[in-house]
Amino acid sequence: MAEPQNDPKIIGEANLNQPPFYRRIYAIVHDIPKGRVSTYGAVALAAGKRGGARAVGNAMNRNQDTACVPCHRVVKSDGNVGGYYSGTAEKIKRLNDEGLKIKKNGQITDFDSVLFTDFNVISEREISDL
DNA sequence: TGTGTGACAAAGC
DNA sequence: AGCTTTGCCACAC
Repeated sequence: MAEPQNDPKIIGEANLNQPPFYRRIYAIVHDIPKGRVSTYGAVALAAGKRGGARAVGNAMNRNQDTACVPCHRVVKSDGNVGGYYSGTAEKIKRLNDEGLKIKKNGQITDFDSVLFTDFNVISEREISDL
C-alpha cells in the first residue's frame, strides 16, 4: 500500500519521477472535489509550507497527468483563476464544465462558497512553527 | 556557485 | 489600486 504521494493511482504514473515536494502537492490537489477550487497558498500550507505558493504553481505547471491531478482547480488567493500551462482560456473552460462561473475580469463567481481548504492531509511539524 | 525566473502570497508603503 | 520586498521549491544558465 503506497503512500498517497507515491501512488500512481493518485498522482498519475507520469508524475512518479517528480520531486518529493511536487508529489506531495499532487496528492493534495487530487483531493479537491469537482466543482470546487482551492488556492496555491492553501495547497502549500496543506503540504506544510507556508509561503510556498510559488512552488505550488511551478508544480502545477509541470503536472504530467491532468486526469489524476486536477490542476485547473487551483486558483489565486484573490479569486482570480490564475494561469494555466495551455492558457487561461482553457482553464476557464474546464471550470465552466464543472459548473463554475467566471466573470469577465477573471474572477470566480461566489469564490468564497466554492473555495475548498479542508484537506485532511498532513504536514510536517514545520506547521506548528508558524 | 550564484543568479534569475516562474500557473503565487502576504505584508508594507 | 499599484508597486516592492521577502519567502518558497526546482531548474536553467
